[in-house]
Amino acid sequence: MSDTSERPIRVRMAPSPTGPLHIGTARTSLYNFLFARHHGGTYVLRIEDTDLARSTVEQEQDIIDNLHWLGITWDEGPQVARGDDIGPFAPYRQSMRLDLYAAEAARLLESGAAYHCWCTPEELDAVRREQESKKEAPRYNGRCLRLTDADRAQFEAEGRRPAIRFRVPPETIRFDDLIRGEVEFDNRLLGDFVIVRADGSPLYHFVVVIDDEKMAITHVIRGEDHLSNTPKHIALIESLGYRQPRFGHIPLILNADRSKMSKRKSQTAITAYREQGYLPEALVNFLAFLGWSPGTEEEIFTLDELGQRFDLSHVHKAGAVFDADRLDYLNGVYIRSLTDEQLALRLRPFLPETLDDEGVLRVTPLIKERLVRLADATELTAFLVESDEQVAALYGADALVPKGRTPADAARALAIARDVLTQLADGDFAADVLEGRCRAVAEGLGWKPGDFFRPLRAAVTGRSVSPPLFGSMELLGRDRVLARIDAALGKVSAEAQVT
RNA sequence: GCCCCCAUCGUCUAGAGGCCUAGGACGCCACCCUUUCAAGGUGGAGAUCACCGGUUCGAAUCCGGUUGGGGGCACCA
Repeated sequence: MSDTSERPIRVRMAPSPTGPLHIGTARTSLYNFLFARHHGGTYVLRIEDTDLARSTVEQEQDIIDNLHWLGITWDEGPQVARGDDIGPFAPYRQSMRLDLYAAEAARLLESGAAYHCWCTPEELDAVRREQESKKEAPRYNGRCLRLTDADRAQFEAEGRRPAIRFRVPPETIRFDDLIRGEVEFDNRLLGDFVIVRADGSPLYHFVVVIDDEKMAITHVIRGEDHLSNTPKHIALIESLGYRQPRFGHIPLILNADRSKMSKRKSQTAITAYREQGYLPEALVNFLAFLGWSPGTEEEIFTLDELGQRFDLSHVHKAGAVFDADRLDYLNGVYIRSLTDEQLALRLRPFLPETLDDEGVLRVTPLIKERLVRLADATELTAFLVESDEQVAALYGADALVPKGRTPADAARALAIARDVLTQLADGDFAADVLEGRCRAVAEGLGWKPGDFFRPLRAAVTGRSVSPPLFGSMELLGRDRVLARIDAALGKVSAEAQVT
């Protein structure tokens, strides 16, 4: 039945621009991409924009941009939204292939495999509700199949436009799924479904089958949510006289409650992850392992390595919960694996423009180990761009007083630190020198270093948690550090007066 | 309701009849390192392999059933 063995391997991803690139679509795209890479096949991108009402160019652009961002590239298909399509089967946008679908619909009509249906949405709705109330399967009752010529003439006269329904052959469909093995389905349970709307636009189940044939797709790798739709597609393939591709249904990505991952319960837009500073390498690595593993205990892979290792036989059957904690961990791993120069480049968009490139490169090593997402850099480096007044407003006098000490003690400590730092030459205002001097101050005071560093950190950064203190001070520069210590001194002195 | 698919630590997974008194990773806990937070190191808790029956000398692995979960049944894709 299927003749894929002799045909060169061709797979496709078929996103619908009815929303931004979805995590699930990205993962399905990745699996197709890896499959093509692994077998030296051709990878096609086809835009499924038959739902004109919900499709937009912006969303198409989002899909293309983010696929590129992930490193997923295709051999055929649109390279940019509304741009020129590349490949022998162009165009690759369904909205530009309408004549083809119309011709195939006409063929089906002519052979009697499809028929016109004049039922209105309201009528269909009424039938469906009645079936549901009687606990019957909600499917088309075949009314328009039994119409007389007079009935048809009557509808025409009323100005009603017919949709086209596929007459589902009463047969049992069997196919050998690449991932699930033998699957059997009785198509008698199916109602005749609409393949062309009353307005003449074709529907998904119809166009997907036509395009997969015309684009010579040999392997259809898609989400498990399409498993139950496959018998429809096979019936259509047979009626149209097409070659049957191999089907492989990959497990779904799930919300924490194990339902199909949705916008409602999870963050599903790739753009959102990108904006938060997830690295495409991390996302790809993470997504690849949602439903697949190389069969070993290795778990960090580049896209190229995944292409070498990926095979359908190791794809799981059960759905996989999207574990954000694990993604965070992987993102950290990838961030830390970058050189400072590489990281600085990626950090640039997440840091204020007032920080110059030199500044970005200098903070990078200070925050590298602390980043889960690139966007975390904003908060981690805020103390650098905030004014001395803003920093001072972030903490109270109590943050300057170590346990067991009085505000007066704290004031004395800060005053000493101020003097010591003032004496430092500009060239000596460096992390290691600063640390040495500050330790000496603590020692002279008879304080534990930590008890002295804590207030100093509050004064300098306004926070109890910050990048390494002395590196931060070096970056800030002597003048600003001294100004902040002065502000702290004012605060704690006022406190000392009160008490 | 009907049909289809699925089932190993909380999560992602290793496992393809004896290598499994079930391995790794994330998360969690403890300790170490340490100027905070991280990162790193070490150790720990955590799965009677959903349940019941069968096949077999032997089953997490094969078969059947049960239960549970998910998906599909649109003039959405």
